Amino acid sequence: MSSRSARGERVPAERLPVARVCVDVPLPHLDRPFDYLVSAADDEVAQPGVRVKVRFAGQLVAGYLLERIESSPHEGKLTYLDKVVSAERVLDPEVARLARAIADRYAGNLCDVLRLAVPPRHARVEAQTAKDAAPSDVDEDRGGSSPPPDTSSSDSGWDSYAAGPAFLRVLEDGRSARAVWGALPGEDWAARIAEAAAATVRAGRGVVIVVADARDLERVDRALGAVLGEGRHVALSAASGPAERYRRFLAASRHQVPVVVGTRAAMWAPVAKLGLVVIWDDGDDLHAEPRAPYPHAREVLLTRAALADCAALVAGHTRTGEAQLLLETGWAKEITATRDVLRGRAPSVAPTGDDPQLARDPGAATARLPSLAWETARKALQAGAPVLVQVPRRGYLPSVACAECRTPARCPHCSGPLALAEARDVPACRWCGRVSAGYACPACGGRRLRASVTGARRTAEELGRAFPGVPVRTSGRDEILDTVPAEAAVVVATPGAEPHAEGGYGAVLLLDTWALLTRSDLRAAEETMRRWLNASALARPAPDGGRVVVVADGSLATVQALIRWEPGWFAERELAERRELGFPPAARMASLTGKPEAIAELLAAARLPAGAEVLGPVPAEDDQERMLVRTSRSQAAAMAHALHEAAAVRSARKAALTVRLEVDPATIF
DNA sequence: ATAATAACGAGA
DNA sequence: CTCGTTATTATC
Repeated sequence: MSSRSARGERVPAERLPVARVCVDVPLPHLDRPFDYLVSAADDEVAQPGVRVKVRFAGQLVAGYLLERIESSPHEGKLTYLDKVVSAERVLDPEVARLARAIADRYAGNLCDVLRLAVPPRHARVEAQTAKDAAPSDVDEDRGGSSPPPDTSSSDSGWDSYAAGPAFLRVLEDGRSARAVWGALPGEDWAARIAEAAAATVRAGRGVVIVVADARDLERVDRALGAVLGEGRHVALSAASGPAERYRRFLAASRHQVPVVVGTRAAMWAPVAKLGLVVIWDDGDDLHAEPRAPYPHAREVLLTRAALADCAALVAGHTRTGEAQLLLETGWAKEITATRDVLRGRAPSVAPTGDDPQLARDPGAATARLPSLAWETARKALQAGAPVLVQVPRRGYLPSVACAECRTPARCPHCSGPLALAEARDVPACRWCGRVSAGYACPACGGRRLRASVTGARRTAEELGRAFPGVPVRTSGRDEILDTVPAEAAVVVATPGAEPHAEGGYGAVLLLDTWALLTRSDLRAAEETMRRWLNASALARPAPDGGRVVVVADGSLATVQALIRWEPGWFAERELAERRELGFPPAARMASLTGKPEAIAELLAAARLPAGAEVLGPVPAEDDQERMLVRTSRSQAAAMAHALHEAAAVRSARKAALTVRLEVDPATIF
């Protein structure tokens, strides 16, 4: 395996003696392959995709062998690969192409993307499992997987959706369709995804499924086991630890399993003959990678589908602006239930004002529970059904609103949103940072502000008093309940931590919604919609008594969309509005964060496409600032290229001050 | 990080 | 003009 023969004795391999290597050096101006000689001794193992060590600028660095070529265009003399770390081809060619495309899209470096795409090596795992895999089996299995037990797709749950059966048929035929799927409330979505995966596998193609968190992962994992049988898939997540994680990655990489499901990092999983990529709940912010170049799982999977020419399924109870754009551009087709199917499955939803007067209603035993909410919960409990109460997370800093009239509090200087910093009682502007000590509401003159969210535990205590004798349970960040039995109980949960109830909840109460709705974020409305729909989807259908009460003004579009269960209508509106304002995904944005002079330097070097707008600056943490660059979607690639190139100029000059470059930044203001 | 190379400056 | 030292720059 090692090339270390006597020094100076090395001779180049006879065929394809040059290796193109991506070195693990995260500098933008070095973001290109470098050529090395392959010694005759390394000829066998030095295959595309293996990890290598090379001497680069005097030091030994890690890298990946991208390809073997006949001769190098490089003028100078080539040095030999220092060594081939292992013969394991961990970088699949399809993934390598994807990684390059994603680096380009996000103005990042290939080596940064590869750090996300290939898990750290675990030598012992590699050695142990190499024995288990009979080499002939592995090669037989490359792509051509033996068909799993034929579970006919004709009577599947996809029949409830107009275009559902057709989509499965396309997968079964090994063709590529792209769809945005709005799952029905109460849908066993994990089972539907497993069915789609099985159909793809029957066509002899592979599947990659990405979910947001460990709980969703477990559901899909179980569903896949039920549909595909033993050993046909692996679940990838950080939770399983480095050794186990690498073992499973190798199972996929060696094409021993046709289906991979996992959280974010699984979007890079190599599988043979990729036929389908799936993302569930693409609006969940866990799908955004927090490490450079900050790619989003949805974008990675869609790019992957385009490059590999495979099917794609963007799924969730809600529909994001990005998914709506896929439909409007005709890139994907809609899979939605008809209105009459929906009527039989959706809970009935009623709004109730969040007026402080209402809260003093004598029927409500707690000040935070309007009487309709209390009434609805009481009825469900009496019928022996569990009740879900969704409250926003504590520490989730909403913008501040007037305590009397609920008008969002805005900065008197710049109209930015006011917020209360942790453990502070004086509101400060999130845009300009000015403190507003003597704030008075412009609408009603009120001087009191409302901001802090009552935590799940406090809410649970209050509700315990409101419904004496009923068990109250909480599910939140530190302790997440998976399921609750079908019996009278109050379950207080924060968004994303709602347990499933056997048979569904009799009632779902959405409380403290003003905290979600008054957020200053561009995605506040969309995120609110997502959280409401995800919680409401756990309720029983209206014909079985399922009720949802949302404590918010019924005239709001978000509330209307929930009442009518029309995530599509909402997404359409949302996208139209963003188009109007020139916000993503209608336009493409990039943010530059750093010291003002560093940002100025980068922008001066950037040859931005015509029509690019530069917005800002906005103050950011520790005397840094933030600028935004905006272009049309058609100019997005040119903008990313220009910014990467400008970053390369600065890194080549060894510029001391760094600028954080983010394409599609998670937050805009 | 380091090595090759360009630039520079002092003394023959 | 050469030699030795120091910035510069490219990194196969």
